[in-house]
Amino acid sequence: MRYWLMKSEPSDVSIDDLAALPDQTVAWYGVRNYQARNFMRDQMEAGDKVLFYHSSCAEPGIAGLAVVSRKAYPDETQFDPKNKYFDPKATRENPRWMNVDVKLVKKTRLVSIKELRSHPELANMRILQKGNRLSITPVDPKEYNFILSLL
DNA sequence: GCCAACGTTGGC
DNA sequence: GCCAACGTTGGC
Repeated sequence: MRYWLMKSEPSDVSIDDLAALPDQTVAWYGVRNYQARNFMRDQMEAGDKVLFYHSSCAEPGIAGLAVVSRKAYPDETQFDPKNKYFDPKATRENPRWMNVDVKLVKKTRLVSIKELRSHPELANMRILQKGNRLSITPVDPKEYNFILSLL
């Protein structure tokens, strides 16, 4: 079992949006970065634990806990010409993009990026490194447990 | 809105 | 296969 941090823009899917969805589950559509796709496709298993992170917003930070509830399968949005994530090079026979399903465990207090930076125990987190843009990153079990202890 | 960092594209 | 140009990300 692995641990992950997954970024979502709350203007797209916030922790409250997730809580309101059927089965409190969302297909993690729209990932168009190969590294992040490969994490989903090659490493994520149902049961993996997820830190749900709000990015590109007024208060960036960890907003909740979630779990991978279904392993990777083709991202439907790549096939829909009207969708902003449409990819003309993707076909049903040869899908390019995958997503997992993510299910809410619980909404937590918001642990801001500023607070995360204040803890030396978390200094190596991918999300805190300069220039990091990857929307899905592995999290060390020690870091995950440390964050749990903050909640 | 700025801008550094990074990924992707495409001409050669 | 190089690499300049371009587009995107995301905190500030």
